[in-house]
Amino acid sequence: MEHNGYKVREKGKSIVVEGVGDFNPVHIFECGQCFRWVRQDDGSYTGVAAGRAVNVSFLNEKLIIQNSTKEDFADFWHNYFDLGRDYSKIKAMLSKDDIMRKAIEFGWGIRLLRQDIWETLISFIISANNRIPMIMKTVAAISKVYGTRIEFDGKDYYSFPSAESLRDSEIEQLEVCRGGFRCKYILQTAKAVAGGFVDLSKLGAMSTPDARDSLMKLPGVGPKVADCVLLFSGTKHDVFPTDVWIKRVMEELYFKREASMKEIQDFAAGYFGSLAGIAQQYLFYYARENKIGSN
DNA sequence: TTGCAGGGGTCAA
DNA sequence: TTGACCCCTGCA
Repeated sequence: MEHNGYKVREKGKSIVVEGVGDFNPVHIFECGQCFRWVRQDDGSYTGVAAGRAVNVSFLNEKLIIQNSTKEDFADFWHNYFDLGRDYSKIKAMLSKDDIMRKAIEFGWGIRLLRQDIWETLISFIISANNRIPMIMKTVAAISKVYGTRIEFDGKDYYSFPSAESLRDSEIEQLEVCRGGFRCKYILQTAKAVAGGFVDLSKLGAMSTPDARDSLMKLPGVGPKVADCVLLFSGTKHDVFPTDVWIKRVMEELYFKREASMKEIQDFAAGYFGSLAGIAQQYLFYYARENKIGSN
């Protein structure tokens, strides 16, 4: 495993990691890639990933993960936070113009999480024509109804349920989670994944266009959702999820005119290449936080 | 207080 | 290519 020169030590039930760079919990958890991390009063974030409930903070150049161990860190969190990747190098490569330099300066601590692809798939089906607080509520509700309870710090958290757990649900029960018209897509997708119609674990070995097409066979998954699933699960980094925010920022800052989805995607592929997805996150966070393009 | 537009897209016609 | 769509929030 690549180590990147950081040092991990245990301190009670927490681990403290020194030497991690390019890491800012606010940037990471609020750049739109995840829906399971909740900001606490002290600025830290508590969340659930792969059945683990932890609290994450970054203070005095130290990454602190409460409710973890060195083994757990090596086995899971290192990969989850993409710590084997040198973001300083990536940022230098992406700093091709003033727009990207500004966006990177603004969201300097973004890292692309490597989230469970099944959870990412359902989360982004829910994201269609929806708002972030609502998406978070629905994902939390699904976890509470169908997932497994995890106790942490005197509170109850819930793992995200497997496809098998969701497959046998009645649509009425799923609708309790307030997913609206997306509930039928969730149920059908759970049946398709649990039944092996689409093997999510095989997407990484496929070409990006093939992986995209495979995901788009699933109900509720169009081009934007497919790209988000590939990017935020760490499966493919050369996609450029193009939602309304990205469309606005690209039109306003790069094209200086209206542009079609295809034009934007083609431009991103040519200009950012294999790092297009990471560029997208810096641009998205910059655009949304600064309301660029919203009149 | 009530009413209405619109949101990190997708689907169907 | 265009409108409907669950649900909720913000704002007349």
